[in-house]
Formats: sequence, structure tokens, C-alpha cells
Amino acid sequence: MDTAKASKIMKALSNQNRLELYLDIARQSDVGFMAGKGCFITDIACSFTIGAPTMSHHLKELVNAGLIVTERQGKFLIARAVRETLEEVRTLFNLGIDSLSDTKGTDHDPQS
Amino acid sequence: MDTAKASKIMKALSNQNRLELYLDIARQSDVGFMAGKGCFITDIACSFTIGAPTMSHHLKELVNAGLIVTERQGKFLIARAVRETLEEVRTLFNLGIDSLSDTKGTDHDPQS
DNA sequence: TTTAAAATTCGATAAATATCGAAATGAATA
DNA sequence: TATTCATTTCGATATTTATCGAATTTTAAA
Repeated sequence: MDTAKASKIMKALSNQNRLELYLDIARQSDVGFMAGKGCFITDIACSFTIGAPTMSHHLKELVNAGLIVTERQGKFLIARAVRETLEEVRTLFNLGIDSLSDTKGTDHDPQS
Repeated sequence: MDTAKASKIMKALSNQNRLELYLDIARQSDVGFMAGKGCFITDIACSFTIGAPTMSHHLKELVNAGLIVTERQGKFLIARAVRETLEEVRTLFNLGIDSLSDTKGTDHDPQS
């Protein structure tokens, strides 16, 4: 993934409300019996203090970043996390090397 | 990690220049013989088109987010990625469950 | 001590953005 | 059809921020 796209994703998650929104959606999108079903924005929205217009705006930002997809189901809106994007984010934070996740490599803490 | 801190980290990485700066530092902070030594900002800076004041600003933001630490070495500035913060970011994107990349939740590498 | 290089601070500016209230739209239901 | 609920659009505003040039500081070297 190029850094242009990556930074857009980070920007989409740089607002606390939007981050929590995404995490809620991502968790519900994949947990157990709900897997792949997505979740109702209405149900999520009630636990947020922001207004409906702001919620709508945040959702659009998440869609724009490729983090979620939405779909209208009658009166309601369904959101689902895009798994591929999440995987890309994870890959990004692997920094292209694996040596960061294991503990070897430093004899002692060079700081403190 | 709470979402307040997480969103601050995301914000710090939401600017493309700053993200690339961080990735450069993080890679050089941990690769092979350089592990733990940090890297000279001067050397990194030359591959960026931004001016010195902007670079200084970006570094401060990264420090503020807890992503890097800096240290002056004579005339130069050394930067090192904070491993713990990176780990926290990775944990965040595991969404608290392992089931996202592995339906069973094994002890295999969840990054696959 | 003078010079030069690296980095920071300061002040300014243009652009982005989070949020809101009011109004409009879409869709189910009474 | 009229009403009601979920969502979106619009317009506005206050705040943040990325960036710069100029000036300053810090430190090494000449």
C-alpha cells in the first residue's frame, strides 16, 4: 500500500468518534454469528453523543477511506468493515519486516 | 489502549509526509545492526521536500503521540521509534479478537 | 572567536474539518 | 394519504493544521 492511501486511512481514524464508530462496525462485522452481516447504524448511533448529520458525515469518511461499505436496508443503514483494508493496515504496521514483533534484537534497553 | 490515545496516534500518522517520516524512523530503528540506535534526522530529511521548520513540526507531533523519541547528539538529532506504541497500534487493529483473520482463534500469527 | 551547519521558534496564511441546526429525502406504517 | 422515523443535504462556524520565510539558538569546526 502506498503512503498516500495509508495516510487517508489514518486520517479517517484520526477522529475519536469516527475511530470508535469504525471499531464498533469492524467488531460487529466479524464476530461469530454476525459475521458478514454488517450492523445497523441506528443501533450503534444511540451510544454516541454526536448528532445524526455528524454521524452521516463520519460514515461517509469511512466509506471514502475504503474502511467500510454501507448498504440501505429499507429505512435503515447497514455498515460492514472491509476486511481487505484492515489487512492492509496491519501489513503497514509490520513495516515490511517481521523483526519488530519478536523480542530479540536488543540486548538491553538503550534508553532510560 | 483507549480510543482517545489511539485517535491521537492516528492523527499523527494522518499526514502523508509525517507517516513516511515515521515509517522511515521505525524501519531504521529496528533493522539489523542499527537496532536501537535510532537514526539521524538529517539523513532522512534530505529525501523529503518539506522545509526544516515543517520537519521540526512533524517530529514534534510524532513525539507528542508517543510514536518516537528524539535525542540530540551534538549538532544532530536522533530519532527512535517507540516499540511499545507500535505494539499498541497493532493490538488495536486486532480489534480485541483473533477471529478476523483466523476463524478458530489459534495461536498462529494473526497477521498471516 | 568567527563561521557554518542543524534545528527550533515565531508569525502568518490558506486549507481542511468536526460539528451543529434547519430543511429535505426515503421508506415504512397507521 | 398522512405521519413518523432514519438518514442525508445544506449552510454556517469555530478550530485545527500543514506549510512557509525570517529570525534565533545550538553546537561543531575552522
